[in-house]
Amino acid sequence: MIDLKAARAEPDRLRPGIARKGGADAFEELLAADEQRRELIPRVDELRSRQKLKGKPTPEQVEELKQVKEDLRALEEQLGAADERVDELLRKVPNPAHDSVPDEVTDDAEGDVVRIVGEPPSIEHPKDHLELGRFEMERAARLSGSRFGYVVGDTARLALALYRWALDRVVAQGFTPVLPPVLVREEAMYGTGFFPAERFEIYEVADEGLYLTGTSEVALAGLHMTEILDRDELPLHYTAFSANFRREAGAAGRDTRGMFRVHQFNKVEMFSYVLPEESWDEHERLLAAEESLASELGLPYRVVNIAAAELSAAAAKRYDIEAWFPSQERYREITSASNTTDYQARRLGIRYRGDRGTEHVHTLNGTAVTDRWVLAVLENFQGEVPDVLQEFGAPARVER
RNA sequence: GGAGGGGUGGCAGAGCGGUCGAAUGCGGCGGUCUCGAAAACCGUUUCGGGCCGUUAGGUCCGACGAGGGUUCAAAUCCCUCCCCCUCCGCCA
Repeated sequence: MIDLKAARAEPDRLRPGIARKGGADAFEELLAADEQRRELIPRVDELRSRQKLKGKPTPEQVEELKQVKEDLRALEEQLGAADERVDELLRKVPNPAHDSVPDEVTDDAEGDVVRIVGEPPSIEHPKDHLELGRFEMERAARLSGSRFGYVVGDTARLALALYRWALDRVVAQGFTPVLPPVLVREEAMYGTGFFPAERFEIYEVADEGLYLTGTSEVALAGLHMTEILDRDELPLHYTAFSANFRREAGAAGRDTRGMFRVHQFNKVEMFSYVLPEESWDEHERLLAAEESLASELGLPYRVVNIAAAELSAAAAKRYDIEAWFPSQERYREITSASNTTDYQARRLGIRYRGDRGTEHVHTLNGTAVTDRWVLAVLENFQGEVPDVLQEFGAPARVER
């Protein structure tokens, strides 16, 4: 969530960035609700202080105190309602977009294309991933429904090598490897900003009050929730490997062929906790780490600075890397790196002890690799496997 | 799944209706001592919110796992939920 004190003190500074993400109305309602709440607080505080006594009261005092209790009951009810209203709106107001975030979605990208690296290969009649790898879509549909797939044989070896390779590279850069839970409680979903905005995307486990995470970002952000870290513990870098689950409720009819967009996929994720003044540098570092992975494999890609309207509630800025997919003859997202500044940290209560008391840390997340990288490798090299991946157990060539 | 025990400040741990935001120890910070350090000694040290103040800070309110309730008054009593530990059972 945003900083309510800052919103109150200098609303004009926050207004544009929030409006660009479509939160203008919620923000104005929040300011009004906050004002109402602050009108009630001193009245409640005053009554409460009258309620406080040292030692036993006289019978007359008891009568008076009973009256205070009555007055307080009514006022506290109002304050409770005001608190709830503020909380509800605070959950709705998005993290303002950073000044460097573009407004426009250009013709074929979700934002500004920052750079294009590598050449799309010229392949005559390129085969798509279903023709190159072994995925077992129909059998998976029989088992689990549409948008599920088995990854089998050489293709599975390629996928596993990819995860291990990416993990290795990222760990070498100081990220601590983690195997996280993928079922989490509601508060973790709120804390990371996926609720309420993207609730429709999340699988719920009935009767347990648990949710399947769509990304291990949730578990990695939740790792330190409610903690006050020491300044010299920062920065903290984690990388997780996990399965991820998405309902793809808003994607009806899109990418229905093959493994491109499925309900369950694997991902190696990077996550950083940093000092506020360092988060923009860290964001660039995450992007650089992603680019070095794509480059090492030799994937042709481009970097997109995502437009404000396309950003999640939590992200102040996001870069996607899109790899070239020969069968689709276009660039498609394979990574995403977001700076959520203090938005998640504030909701999750993650702070550090600074020079001026406690402050919220900044958190960032970025993709290392996902199953989509398997498709990108298959399609760009038409079944041949880059040497580096063979060192991690992949076959030299994927046979179906 | 069954039976017990427990959740209090950075950590350990007392308190079990008003004098408790909370003893004590450890840790942290500042100081004395010292050529310097250790030890010892002295002081200090939870978090959030409202208001006042340019700042330093002051002041009031809230928080003892979470949420309800009883009471003039709850860390302390009652209820619900969550979490942790021990033993038994089951199990990858």
